[in-house]
Amino acid sequence: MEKLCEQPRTHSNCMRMVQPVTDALYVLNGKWKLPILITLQFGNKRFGQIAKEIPKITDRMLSKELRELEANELVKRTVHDTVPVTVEYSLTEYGHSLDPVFNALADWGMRHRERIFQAEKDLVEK
Amino acid sequence: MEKLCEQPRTHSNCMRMVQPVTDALYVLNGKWKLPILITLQFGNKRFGQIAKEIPKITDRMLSKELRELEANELVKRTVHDTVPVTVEYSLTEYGHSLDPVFNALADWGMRHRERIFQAEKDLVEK
DNA sequence: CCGCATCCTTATAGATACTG
DNA sequence: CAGTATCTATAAGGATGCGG
Repeated sequence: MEKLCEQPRTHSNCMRMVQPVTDALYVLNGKWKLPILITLQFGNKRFGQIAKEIPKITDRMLSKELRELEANELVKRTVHDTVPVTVEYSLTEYGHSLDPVFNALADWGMRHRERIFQAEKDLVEK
Repeated sequence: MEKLCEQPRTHSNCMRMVQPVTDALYVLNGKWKLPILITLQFGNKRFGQIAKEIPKITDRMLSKELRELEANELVKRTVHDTVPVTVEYSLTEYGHSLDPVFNALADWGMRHRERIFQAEKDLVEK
């Protein structure tokens, strides 16, 4: 498939690249979608486990965004008939197709960790 | 530098990968940040040009998010002393360091364009 | 017209308590 | 354990105005 990012940087190509990103954000939209998907990239998890691994997420938001991810077929929800009931979440194959995106993002976040929060430090110093 | 995405998928490595993404989202947080940055990836633009290339963005949101991106040093704002005044926006070198992330995201959006909106179609059909 | 700023409404996120 | 219900707080969006 054609790679727009390797095409000449014309105005027309710009418009054609913005749309795919807008489309992607349609399913990734939501404050906690990416952290949730990344924890699941590392293996199947139960509701409580995901909550523990994402700092500051609330049960309500985790529940809500998991249901949206499930509706978009990125995440699979499996109920185990135990007492008490346990629910396991996993990435679908489609969900795993996002791996390169998350790896690029995590790599960037790690490389620029300090600079990311520089603006806030600058504000505090003033 | 170490690449977490190539490390064993232990619980501990998961926690260490979620944090960089959370950090990255700290500066990318906001509905229009990515579309704005991508239009600027394709060259310097004026306010009105950016607005034209991002479907449905309002002037108010564009103005607000551009100022946040500028505060975070991802975008540079240059005022040209013309009549009427023109303002040019460009990516900083730091801003361009996000290129691999956007390319990965745009590539994914293009490959999965149809499936992204499948869930919505399913709902309408019911 | 361009690049915003202000006011107001709507949508989304968070806090807390509670249940099968 | 895995969520829901209710309420409050914050963020996004629309309409309009304004100086240059």
